[in-house]
Amino acid sequence: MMRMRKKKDSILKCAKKIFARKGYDSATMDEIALCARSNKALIYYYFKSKDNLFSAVLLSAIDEIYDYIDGKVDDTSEPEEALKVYIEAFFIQANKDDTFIRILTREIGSIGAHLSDKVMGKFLRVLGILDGIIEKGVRKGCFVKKDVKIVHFIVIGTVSYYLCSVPLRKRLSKRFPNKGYLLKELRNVPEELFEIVLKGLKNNG
Amino acid sequence: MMRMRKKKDSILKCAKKIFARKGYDSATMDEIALCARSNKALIYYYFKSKDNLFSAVLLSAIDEIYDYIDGKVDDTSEPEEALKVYIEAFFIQANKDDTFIRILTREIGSIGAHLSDKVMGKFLRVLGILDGIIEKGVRKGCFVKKDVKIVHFIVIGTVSYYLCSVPLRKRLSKRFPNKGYLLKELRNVPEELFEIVLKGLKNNG
Amino acid sequence: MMRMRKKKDSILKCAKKIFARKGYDSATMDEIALCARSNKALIYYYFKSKDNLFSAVLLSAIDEIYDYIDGKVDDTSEPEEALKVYIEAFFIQANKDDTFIRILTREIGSIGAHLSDKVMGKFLRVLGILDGIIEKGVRKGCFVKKDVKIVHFIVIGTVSYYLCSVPLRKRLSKRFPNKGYLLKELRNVPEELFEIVLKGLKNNG
Amino acid sequence: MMRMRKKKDSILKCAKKIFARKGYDSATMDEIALCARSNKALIYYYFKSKDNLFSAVLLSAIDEIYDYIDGKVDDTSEPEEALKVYIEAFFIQANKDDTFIRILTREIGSIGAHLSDKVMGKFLRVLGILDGIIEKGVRKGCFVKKDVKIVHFIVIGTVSYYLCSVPLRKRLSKRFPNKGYLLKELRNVPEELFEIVLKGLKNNG
DNA sequence: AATGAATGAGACTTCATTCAT
DNA sequence: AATGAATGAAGTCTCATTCAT
Repeated sequence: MMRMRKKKDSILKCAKKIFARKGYDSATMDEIALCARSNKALIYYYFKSKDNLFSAVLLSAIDEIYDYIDGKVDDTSEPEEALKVYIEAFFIQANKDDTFIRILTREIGSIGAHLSDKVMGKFLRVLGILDGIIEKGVRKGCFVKKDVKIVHFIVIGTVSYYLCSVPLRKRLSKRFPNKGYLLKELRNVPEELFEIVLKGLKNNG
Repeated sequence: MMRMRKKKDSILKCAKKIFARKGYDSATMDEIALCARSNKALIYYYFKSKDNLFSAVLLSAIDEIYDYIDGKVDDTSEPEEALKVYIEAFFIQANKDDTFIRILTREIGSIGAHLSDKVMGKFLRVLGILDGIIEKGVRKGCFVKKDVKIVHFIVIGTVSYYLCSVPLRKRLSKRFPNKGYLLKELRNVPEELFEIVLKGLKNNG
Repeated sequence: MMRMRKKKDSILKCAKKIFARKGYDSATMDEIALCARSNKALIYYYFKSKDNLFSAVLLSAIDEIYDYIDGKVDDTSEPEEALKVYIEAFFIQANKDDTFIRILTREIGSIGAHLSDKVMGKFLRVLGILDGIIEKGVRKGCFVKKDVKIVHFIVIGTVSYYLCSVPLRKRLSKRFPNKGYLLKELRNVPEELFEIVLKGLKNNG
Repeated sequence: MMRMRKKKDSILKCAKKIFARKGYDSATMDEIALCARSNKALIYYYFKSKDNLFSAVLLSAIDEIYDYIDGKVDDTSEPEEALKVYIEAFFIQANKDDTFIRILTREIGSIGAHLSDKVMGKFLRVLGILDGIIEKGVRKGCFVKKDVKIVHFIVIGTVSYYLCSVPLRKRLSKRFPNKGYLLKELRNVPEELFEIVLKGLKNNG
């Protein structure tokens, strides 16, 4: 009773790791079973299908990131402050566990073939928080009135691209040491990003 | 003579389309052969392996985008102007043919498992142009001195994320019509992006 | 006390239904457990194996049909009357519960791979009654002397084929409405069958 | 070129044998490939799926039986003669190659889950010939007017049951030698069957 | 009596690749 | 240059069965 679902959790955890690393198609159930030291059939016992397992992984990853951001962003705070917090929270959480952004990035590259409605719905909630912040800022007059929807793409796109590309950049620096300056890790990415975006949004005069 | 290699070109074109849409793993040689109305063995005759075909596709896609951008960006122009041209060129070309950004996006999600050295080298050239512009701007004093490498991630990340997600956003609008405001297509993406980035970079002291 | 083994009975009943509908190989223990609202392991607790469960189902189905026919056919009656009763009883019982003829039909198609000795022995008893009737008729002189064993095949074969094909004929009528006349349900099948067989057997000289 | 499709034919032949012996579910692609000395993937190359292979087998088996019967039955002959020929032809052909009746028998037991529309359509043609004969007989007055559709079930049911049960009866005789008299092979089955049916149908008034 | 968890074998199917012509 | 045939490895999934409680 105490160790109930130990294996189930282990499967989910391994699936998360492997799906994040390889994507839906390249990940194999064999590999996941091996990693979880479980029988392959047990995965089907708990999750019914690869699709389902993938959804379960994504849902839990989205929930995690949503809960984290939602916990950090204070509804009552000023839009500027809230935007800063959102960017930081999104970055920190995605940096800690890249499952969500990796899968999202790849799925977006693939027209989202494997994203279920449920997953997409939850994903929209994560974006919704950011959207709420910007809208509030525009209403309150602290942000420019222009089409600010692009901020969403800047924030998510930049953070995803930056974090996902870490391993690739490492590989590149080794192969092309003379181009290392192009590939260095950056400091304070969320802060820098926030500053640029804020300047761009600010209604200065 | 001119029309020689008609089949080879057709294969390359189809491979491009299918790899872009589905990614390396999900694309199958059968599908490519079918689309190119060619025999599967012929693909091997011309390209030796799937890996090789994928590289050929990527190389040609990168070459295209590089040539286009390189043709637009004038070395002698001011950094501000050059940045604007770069963003526009990258956007327009990627919008016309999403092969490169789709594959790039997915590969970045996957730690770049399928990117050969040759492909990565060429990719660095595309980034190099942008880097040159920024560096020049910093040297000339028109851009802030702070760590401006992030601009690269903002430009590539935002454009890729925006363009790649078009089909997904369409699907989402259908499934979640009440959230359509979150998903609308934007106007003048390159212009908006440029303005925000420029404001952020500008040395307005 | 009476209600003891409620679950066991439920399992047997569901197994009967499912084996009849799908046959040995296509029926799954999962499906049976689901239908019986029981745990799969419980089936093994009661019946030891799929084979065993199948045998149990068959034995009970045969017993039912045997008891029914045996109860109707009167040893003392005339062969003609007895034959009529046999056909009717066989038909009525098989029509009420097609488990036996469905499984029999399929097993005969498959060389009887799943029929245990015990099952086959009981099956012979069902046939034995019919055989006894015919033999008595021949002995008494009311039936032709020729090789009348074929009557057995006519009776069992016709009834099985007619009853088992009911669902298929329904499907066919929907797909091929213009051939409906070929597929209509018949009235008084046992009576018609009896008349033809009797005419054929009768010693009318 | 001369030995083109040798393997394809071999696959079809083996599939026929194995499907006939074991039925759709119990037959495995591995077994078929082994028997045909072919690679399993080759079966899919030619037939796309197990379902398809099964249909191909059935279609060819039905065609064979249809062509044989159609070749024997003469449209111009008297209904009585035609009926005799039909029964004989059906019996002889089914005796030579039991693929069709075995599969049919089992599928009828299983509600015809694996029978495609095309297969069912062809099967109706085989029955159609018999139906035509009887109808003509009724029209011409040589057969009784009563519902004679049952003749179809008698003919097909009896022959199928008799022929399919041959191996089972053999097994039974070994296990139950004292009941051998019940299980002996019959002589002149088609003739006996014809005589009984004819008597039953004849308009002897 | 009853159950959730676990397993190994095997089924269908796909796919990149090669061979012979 | 071009093609149909052939292959081996691997992938997803199912299923009868057993174990521990």
